Amino acid sequence: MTTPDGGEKLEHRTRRTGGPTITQVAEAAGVSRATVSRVLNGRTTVDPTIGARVREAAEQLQYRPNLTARYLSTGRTMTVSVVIPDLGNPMFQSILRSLTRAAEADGYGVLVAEARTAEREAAVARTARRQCDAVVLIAPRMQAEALDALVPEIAPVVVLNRSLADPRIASVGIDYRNGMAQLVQHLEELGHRHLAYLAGPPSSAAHQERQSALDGLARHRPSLRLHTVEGGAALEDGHRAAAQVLETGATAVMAFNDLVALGLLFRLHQLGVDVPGELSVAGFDGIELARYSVPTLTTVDQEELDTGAVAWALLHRQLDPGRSSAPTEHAVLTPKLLIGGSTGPAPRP
Amino acid sequence: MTTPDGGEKLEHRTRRTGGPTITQVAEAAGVSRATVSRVLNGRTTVDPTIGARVREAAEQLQYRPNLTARYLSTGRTMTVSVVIPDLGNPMFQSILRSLTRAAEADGYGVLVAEARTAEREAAVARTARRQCDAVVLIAPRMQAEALDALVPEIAPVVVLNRSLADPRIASVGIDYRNGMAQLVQHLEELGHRHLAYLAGPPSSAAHQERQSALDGLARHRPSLRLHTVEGGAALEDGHRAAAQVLETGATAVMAFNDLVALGLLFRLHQLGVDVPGELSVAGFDGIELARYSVPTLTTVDQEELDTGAVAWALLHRQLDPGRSSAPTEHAVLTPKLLIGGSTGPAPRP
DNA sequence: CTGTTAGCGCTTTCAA
DNA sequence: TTGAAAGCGCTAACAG
Repeated sequence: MTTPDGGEKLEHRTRRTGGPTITQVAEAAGVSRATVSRVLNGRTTVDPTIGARVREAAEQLQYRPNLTARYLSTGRTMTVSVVIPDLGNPMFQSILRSLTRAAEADGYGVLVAEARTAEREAAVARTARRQCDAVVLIAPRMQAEALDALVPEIAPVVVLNRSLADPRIASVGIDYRNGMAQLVQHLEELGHRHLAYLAGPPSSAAHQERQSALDGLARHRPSLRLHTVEGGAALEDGHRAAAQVLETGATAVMAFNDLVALGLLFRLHQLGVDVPGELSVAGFDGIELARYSVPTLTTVDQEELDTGAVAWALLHRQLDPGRSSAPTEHAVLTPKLLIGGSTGPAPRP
Repeated sequence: MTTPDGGEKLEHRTRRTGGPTITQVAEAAGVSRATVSRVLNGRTTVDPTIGARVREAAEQLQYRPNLTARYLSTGRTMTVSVVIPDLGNPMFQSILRSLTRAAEADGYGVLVAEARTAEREAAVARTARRQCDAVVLIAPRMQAEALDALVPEIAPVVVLNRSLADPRIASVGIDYRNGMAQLVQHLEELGHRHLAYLAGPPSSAAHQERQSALDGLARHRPSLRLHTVEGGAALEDGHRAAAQVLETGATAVMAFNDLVALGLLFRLHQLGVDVPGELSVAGFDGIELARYSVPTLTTVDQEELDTGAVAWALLHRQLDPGRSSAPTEHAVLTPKLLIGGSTGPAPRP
């Protein structure tokens, strides 16, 4: 398609992916490709007359730069990936949204990769990293050692809700311990002395932290009894565990997350158990639906925290040093107790 | 970094994005880059000895091909984008998941782009298309004309839940009319003669179709009265509309979707309205939560339909003709009525 | 301020 | 079967 003699590079008319190339715009405007690139990216000053001519040609040809080519040339994709365990969990959606908005505002796109199973988290993260400049990693189920090994490999990265061996890796944590303390205190004030924890997936770091937070709290309060019941992270896990929760004889149950709490709430209703009359129920996360359940759910609200935006700030300063101004590489956010009807009298409409 | 004399191309040791390049693997294995490429992509036959040597070198250097470079060279990204209106709606999540799984099985990645507002749908779709090979478009709120104009521009594309002027554009539709008919018939059999439709967003094509389906059904049933109440697509829309729904005096209300129905259900409970005793409530979509509400929601279940996988099949045959074997370019799926407690006696546990 | 010249890292004819 | 060479479309020094 091109002639062997060097001078005729400008000759080819089509590109494989369709649409005009920068070369054709250059031809049409009677300038070099470099000039076209300059006016369209506007880094350096360009003669206004020529600028107009180029823009017109581009407009007329409906020119759309090939991003892949740009990426290869610049070495940056202006895209980051976010690895999340489960698209179906509203908690992760909210992080995803705030992250996406923040990144977009800085000209970055966001790729979503769902790991789905615990085993896939590392592989998905590696794959995701290859097509972008950085990754936001939410991998609650990966082993600590595997995580520490993975993280330098996929840097730049910001890790959510995990503690890392290497302090140079950016991270944003949620103070679950504090959240749990707020919740337990609330339940104590309501007179509960026998609590149950409806646990999350055993491999989940979030679960482990919450569990150990509870254990710690119980240790300092001799009057408190604490039972643990096996659960999970989804609606059906809460549904399934209802009988076992009742068997503990606890007067209040704290579910691993809101979804589990909602599943439990539903089952308790089916069984004719009055909530909060006979049993108080609390969730964790603060998803929107917690405000629409019957009764409304008492929960530890981390949805308001804008975790995604914080994560982006930490990542952005690694990508464009100087442009962003986050002061630290590690953020710790503290969630806030949200009191619903599931642990006390239902609020009047 | 490279010497001016032509023969020394192999000399550079680093790449901007970090990690070894194919050139370094070639050096290490003592072969040409072409050979490395062949070995690693395995299209043609390669001497087994040399193959082993290359693989070893690649392994040893931890070589990871730069996907951007490959894309530029091949002209294909092996990635498709899906444009969805709202990541927070479980209905779209389920499409996203089945699509992602199906695409992954064929070696394609999926990019997620959330439009969020009606106005952004077209722009987001155009942007999304630029970094990938095709798009799955879910744009319920775009004007028909705008959609018809957009679609050829971003082809290959498969459009969900919209009718198009151009029959050559692949699409998968859901037979809302049929779904509505099933629902109305169910309500009629329960004795309802006065129905209310709690409408979706006015610009939503899904809403318009459901509305017109209902109008058509009412026209053929003189005994039926049908009221329409303004609503929306989210939990709070259902919550807000409760009073107006009650004012219509209808004995059964069909909400635009499950989220709206759940919001309504919650508000009705707050107001002390017995469901289904005083008012029956139905949703649309069949999200998982509909099975966990109190009472459980009667709804038109399209979550079971695997819409995402069907969409992928239609797209795949455009991308890799011959490899896929979908028989048609247009699919129409029929949802199934799911009967819950919100329109009749609650099922026993 | 503009054009020329080199690549970015990979795949892919085309000869050998 | 292998290597040389060209080129995907774009950006970025470097002269002029």
